[in-house]
Amino acid sequence: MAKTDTKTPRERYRTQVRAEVKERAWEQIAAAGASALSLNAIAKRMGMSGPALYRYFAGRDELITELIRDAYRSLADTLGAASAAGADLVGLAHALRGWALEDPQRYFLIYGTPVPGYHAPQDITGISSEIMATLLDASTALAPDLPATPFSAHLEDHRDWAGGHPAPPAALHLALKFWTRLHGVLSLELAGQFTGMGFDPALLFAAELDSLPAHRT
Amino acid sequence: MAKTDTKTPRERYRTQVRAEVKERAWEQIAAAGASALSLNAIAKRMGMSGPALYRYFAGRDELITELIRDAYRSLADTLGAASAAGADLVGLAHALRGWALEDPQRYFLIYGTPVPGYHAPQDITGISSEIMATLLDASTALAPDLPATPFSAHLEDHRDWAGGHPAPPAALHLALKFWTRLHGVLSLELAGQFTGMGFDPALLFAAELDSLPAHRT
DNA sequence: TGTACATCAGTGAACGCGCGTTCACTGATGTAC
DNA sequence: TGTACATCAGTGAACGCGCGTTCACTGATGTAC
Repeated sequence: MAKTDTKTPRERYRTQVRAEVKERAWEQIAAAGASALSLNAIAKRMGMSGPALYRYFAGRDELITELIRDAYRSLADTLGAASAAGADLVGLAHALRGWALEDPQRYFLIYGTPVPGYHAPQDITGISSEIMATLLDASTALAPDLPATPFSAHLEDHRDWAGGHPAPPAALHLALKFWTRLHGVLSLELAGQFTGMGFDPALLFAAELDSLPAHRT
Repeated sequence: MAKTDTKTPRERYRTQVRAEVKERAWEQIAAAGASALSLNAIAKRMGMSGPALYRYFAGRDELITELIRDAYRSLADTLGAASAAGADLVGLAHALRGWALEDPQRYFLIYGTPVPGYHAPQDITGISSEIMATLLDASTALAPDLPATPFSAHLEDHRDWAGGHPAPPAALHLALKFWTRLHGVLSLELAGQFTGMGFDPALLFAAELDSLPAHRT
């Protein structure tokens, strides 16, 4: 009915090249950090000239924004898939850790040191809420057993960030604890702060996971 | 007796200029992140030409290394002073938070996203151990009451990082929890991840502090 | 099926920029007699 | 106190580099009749 329900060869080619640009970009970020990302260097690695990339991206900023978006999307999908497969909070935690270890710099692109000027575009906030919703679902599933805490009382009055999610206050607190505690261990591990200390970071991660009250009782 | 026990005017001047260079460097880092630090820009702000700075620093790398060293030194001194003033773990936590809020980018220079290539010089490891020792002291003071945990058993066999500190295993675990949990909340807060969420980050920080078992009983 | 035209990928030259760093030099400050 | 010399801070020009980005152009691919 529509003229072309399927992609034309040119469209196919475009998306293919865009994908390769991003791949090379991730390689470069993994090798030298996000601040070292350069369009010209990517083009050179692809065997083409710098200006050619402007057919595919409006500029360096658009590429970076897209990479950030993809990173969020990937994490949201990973957690979403785990959740759909029946994972509880513990399962989500391991999915998160696996995802982070897969590409530390990708993790840091989302949760690492912010660039003072930069502000993420609107639609990324949406993916972020999606991730939070997955966390809140899993937290709520464990929360009924949990007693209220002083902080959860505060959260009851400040729950806008939950975006209307019907999680009880203790679950809100639990989701935040999940986020901050696992990020604490993970980010230090990925940053190499535990290197040479001797203990097993995986066990520390597991211990923090155990510490989440929901898993204690 | 010695020719000059006190500094000569030239030496005084040198250290003064070095200090100003660092000040401007911190301003620049605060404004645009550590990766944007430029010797030429610093020189311009000081009203002198770029090459002049090579009288004071061997190059950009040396300056950055020195800034990192100073950041560690500053944190170690802050925690050391709190400890000397009788602060317990809770006191140290507030000292840490205060120090971090004072200059978020300084915090991130130490604990933020690592640059894939960079390795800190030896003497910084020393300051790092000093910080850890302060933490272990305060943890040990609270630890006797603490039961052993599965992870503390693991730590008993991997305690080299404690540098011979006589902390009991539970205290080792407590010190690590202190580090990772507070870093988890702090780094997300400083990165602006809580912005717009509505709750008070200080209360979340306090809640995490309460969660450290030593403070529970 | 074949021709005329439009679309679009990619090139190479060019612009302006700021970077780190080196080098020969000037001029002021300190030191030795 | 004064002169001769050494030390050192800072300058300005220069080098080579890579960056993001614009622009006019070539050549291949797709589209319309």
